[in-house]
Amino acid sequence: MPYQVFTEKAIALIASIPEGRVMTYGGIAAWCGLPREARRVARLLSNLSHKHDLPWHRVVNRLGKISLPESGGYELQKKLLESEGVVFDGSGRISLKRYLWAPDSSC
DNA sequence: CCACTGACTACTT
DNA sequence: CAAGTAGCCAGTG
Repeated sequence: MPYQVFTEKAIALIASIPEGRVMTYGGIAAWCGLPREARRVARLLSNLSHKHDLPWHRVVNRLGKISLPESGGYELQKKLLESEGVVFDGSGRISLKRYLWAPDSSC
């Protein structure tokens, strides 16, 4: 799968995440056929979130934690998720068991 | 072209 | 899933 195709798919997938749900970097990459490309998903968000109006805040790491540093938008993401009904525990973590989401249609 | 870096993950303590 | 280590891949200088 060409790089650009993956990029388009990943963007579409992220854009399709419903409110109150989250996905992991690796999960997005894997769903698009490239399980090792978690970092590429991260890079996409970093590069395109300001252009594509994507719900980047619905993407967290595999532990259900926000990967951004406090100086990089951590608080913003947390607020956005909380405003959608996502609850954080004492460690700034969310329950992937409850909030992790996967699309039902194929790619 | 080589080395470093990063919104990551998997495997071991 | 806490902390350390290694693998991955593309962007950057």
